[in-house]
Parts: sequence; C-alpha cells; structure tokens
Amino acid sequence: MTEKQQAEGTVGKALSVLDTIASIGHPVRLVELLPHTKYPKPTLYRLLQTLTAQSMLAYDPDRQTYSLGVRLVRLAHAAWNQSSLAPIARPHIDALSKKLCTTVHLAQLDNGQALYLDKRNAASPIEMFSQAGKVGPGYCTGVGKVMLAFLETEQQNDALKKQAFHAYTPNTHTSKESLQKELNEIAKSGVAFDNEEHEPGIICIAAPILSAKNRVIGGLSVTSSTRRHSLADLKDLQPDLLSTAKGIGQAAESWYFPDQNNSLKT
Amino acid sequence: MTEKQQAEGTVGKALSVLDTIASIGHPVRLVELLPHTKYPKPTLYRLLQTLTAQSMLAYDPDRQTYSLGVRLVRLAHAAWNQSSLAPIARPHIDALSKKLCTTVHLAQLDNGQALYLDKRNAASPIEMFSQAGKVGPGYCTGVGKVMLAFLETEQQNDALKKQAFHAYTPNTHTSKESLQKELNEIAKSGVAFDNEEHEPGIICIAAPILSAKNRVIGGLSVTSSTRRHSLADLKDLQPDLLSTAKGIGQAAESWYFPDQNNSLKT
DNA sequence: CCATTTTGTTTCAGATAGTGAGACGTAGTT
DNA sequence: AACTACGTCTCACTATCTGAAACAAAATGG
Repeated sequence: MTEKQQAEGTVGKALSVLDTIASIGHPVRLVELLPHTKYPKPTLYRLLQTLTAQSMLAYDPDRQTYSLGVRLVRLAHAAWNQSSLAPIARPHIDALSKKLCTTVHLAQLDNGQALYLDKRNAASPIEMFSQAGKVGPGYCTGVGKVMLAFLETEQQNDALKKQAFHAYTPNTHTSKESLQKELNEIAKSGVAFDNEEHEPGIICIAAPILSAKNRVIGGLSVTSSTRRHSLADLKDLQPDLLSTAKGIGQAAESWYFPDQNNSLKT
Repeated sequence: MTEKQQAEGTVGKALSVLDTIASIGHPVRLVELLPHTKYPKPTLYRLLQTLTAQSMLAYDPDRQTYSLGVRLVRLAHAAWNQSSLAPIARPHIDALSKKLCTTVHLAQLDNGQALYLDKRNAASPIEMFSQAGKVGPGYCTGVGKVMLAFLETEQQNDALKKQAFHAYTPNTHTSKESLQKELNEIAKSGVAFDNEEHEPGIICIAAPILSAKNRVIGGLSVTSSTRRHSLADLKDLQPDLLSTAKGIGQAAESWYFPDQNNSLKT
C-alpha cells in the first residue's frame, strides 16, 4: 500500500528547503517560499528557524528574507579540499591548460548530471564558486557523456532515466536510444566529443578519469569554439588529454589521504 | 532546571556531524568518527545513513569511509552566487588586483572570524575552493581587524569574546585590551594594517565594505610581503583600496537582486 | 483614522520519527 | 575454532516534529 517514495525525515526536509532556496536564486520571504515547498506554513517556518540558527541560512531582518548561509561555503571548502579528486587533479589540469592553451574542465557525476569541480581557462583566469559547483546536463556535454559511457550498465540505466533530453541545439540528443548508441561508441573509442550539442559554437573533447578498478571517478575535457578549432583539431589533443586523465586517475588512486593537515587549525 | 544549552534537534545533530567530518579532514569510518561526537553508535550510524542518502556525504563502500558529499559543493555554488557581496565584488577586485599588481582578498565576518570569499592573485592566478571558504582569525588579519573595528559596540563585544588570541608571531595581539585599542584607531583612520601579525613576512592593508547604513558587510585587503613592500608602501595604496571598497559597497547596496537568472536552468 | 488583508508567530494535542541499550552478523585475527 | 572489532538491526520508549487553528503584527486601502 501507500504508494512508495517518502522516507525523508526532518533532515531531508530541511535540506530540500535549502535546495529550493538555491533554485529560486535570490533571498526569499516566507510566503514566497511557501508555494515552492510542500510543507504547511508553520512547518516551513520552523525549518527556516532551525536552518537560520544553524547558519545554513542567513536572515536579513530588514527585508525579512532568507538566503543561503556561510556555513555552506565553509563546508564546501572542506568538501572540495578533501575530495579525492579535485585537489589532486589541480596541478594536472594546470599543466594541461597551459600546454594546450585551452579551457579545461574537471567534472564529477552527480545524479546523472555533470557537476563541475574545477575549471582552468588559459585566457582570462580565475573562476571561483561561479564555476565550481555548477551542474550541466549529462546527455549533451562532453564530460557528461563520457562519464555516462563508462558507467556500469545498471548505473548507466539509472542515470539515463534522469536525462531531460531537451534540444538545446539541433545536434542535441533527444532520445535515450540515440544517446545510448553514442555512449557505446564512446566506451569503445575512449573519448567523447561535444559537437555543439549544448551550446552553439562550443565544442569539446572529453575523457574519463578511471580508478584502478576502472570505475569512473570523474571526467576531464578540453573545450574550444568552432571559430578556433574543428573537431578534428580536438582529436589531435586526444593523447595529451588521455595521458592527463590517466595521470589524475593514478594520483587519486595512490594518494587516498596522506593525512593532509588542513582542517581548521585557525 | 536542566542546565541550559541544548536546543539542537535532529537537523543540528546531522549538521554537527558534517562539521566534525570536515574538521577531521579525511574520509572517516564509523568507529573513527564515533569518539569525536557525543552520539551513541546506532544514532551516529543512522545520521550517517541519512546524510549519505541525501548526498551530503559520500560513502566509499570499499573502504567503508564517509566524506563530505557533492551536494555541499552544489549548494555552496548557489550560496556564493546569490550572496549580495561576492559576485558583485568580483569585477572590482579584478580591477584592483590588476591595477596594483598585488594579491587582493575579499572576506566576510563569520562568527568573529574572517571567512574568505574571493582572492585575486596578480602573479599565479586561480584559487578555487582552496581559498574561498577558508576561515582566518579575526584578531590578527587585516580583513578581520577592520571588520571587527566597524562593528556596533555590542556585536563587537560578542565577536571579541570569540577571539583566540594565539600569538602566531611576536606582533600578534594577545589580549582583548590591546586589540580593542587598535580597533578604535582603525575605526578612526578607516583602514587596518596587518603588520606580520598572522604570518611572518606577510603584511597587508585592509578596508571595510560598508552598506548605506554603515553596516560592515565585508572586508577588502591588499596583501604583500615584507620583501616586496613596507607598510608605508601599502599606505600609499589606501586611496585605491578605499575607492574600490566604496564601489563594492554601493554596488552591493543598489543591486539587491535584479533577478539574476542563474538558478538551475539545466 | 479605522477596517481589512496579508504575513509572521505561537499554541498544543496528537502523530511521527528519532533514540540507544542491547543483540546479532560478519570479517578479520590469532 | 575461539576471539575480537566493527557494522548493522531490533524494538520499546519518548523526544521531537507536525499542522490546524488562533493570534499578533504589519501592510494596505478606503
């Protein structure tokens, strides 16, 4: 009986409120937030109180608005730093970007989508949170497709169910079938191309980052624009890309915490 | 009766577990985490389950370890982006760093400490999460002191109680009194200097970022080393620093969400 | 100025979800 | 095989969360 789903709990509810506020994208008042959630007013009120008390939300008394709080930034800092991928990949990405003079992305699979962990841009440097933490579609980005392609069949199917198949451009895959077909090819060839499938004029080549046991732990891509390169040009970068991806995979594997002493030694 | 404190709730407990894992700084197993918390084993176990299910933690089945999850990174991305300070300050910081060819920091007050939101480094570019989200002491950094100095008396007192007064260097303030005295001077002069109080050889000049109502909303600093500059040199940068800080303050004020459409248009 | 509406906050009995001592399963050791 | 160490499960207990309804406080408007 009782359908299915559910199984949240107070913590789940609180976190979903955070997500909702994040998706709205600006500070919100209680009533504005209310229709976006499925909770009655007093419940939502209490959740907001709790989260505010925990610094997960910031409350502006003047405007009576809630926005995402600083504790998140602090925690994410730690998360990024102690992730077994991002900090390790950093020097490799630096080197690759410098050598090829192109934009390099590092991503990780998150619920069928590509979550960008790092970005190196040869020309205009510096991207902070504005890039890291961003999510892109799995079915029409280079890193997305390559990570999907190297997934175990079962996980791949799960992930495929979560794709939106929105046609951003004429080249975007719009069905599971056509995507699946390309994924098989990608798995064989070892690299994925984004042929303006997400944004017109933007192309890229992407490789998987694999663990020793061949599990996908991330994706690495070199991005360019059609006015600067062709897909064939990108293909030439494949050796560099693959060796960097391999290097990162090995580093991530062999490392596994050399007890880096960041933490809060404040 | 019953002493005082408490007042957590399930959410608070769950979040404190996140903090604990963050402070440990590497993936942990259940038993390793256990002594760091005040929860009995089955309770902690369930909290970990919940957080893992929510992607706030990542679980490595091979090693049976938990580490901070990707959802944090996603949320922090949103938090950074929709904060009324960091994204707005970005171009100003870029310009300042470029003009002066120095390292520039943007920080915000977080529980008496300086939480770094952004950093621009003239020489070696790029600092991602490795910098943003980092916290530094309030009593012995330029941004920290300047933000404390411009606080309302009451909030200042609260914040002062939270200072550790650890003597990082011979120049570090080690008492509330000596710090308080300097804070008064800072409030008058409008800028704070860090005279190697946190790290030997590192000096900086910092200015507050103020809202229209003169509330401190952040701190901005220009950092250098004693081998490159003297405090007097930094003093010469004061006009540039102040005008940038003012510019950021005004931008943050006038803006207040022009309904930027980031969100997750994935 | 008071009436009206909207939004934020509090109450409280009832329902749920969290709690943790203890038992149990499962590796890994000796 | 006995032992140890750790992860997982059970279950009666109860702390916590729930949300309709009432209330308070602003904002609105006539």
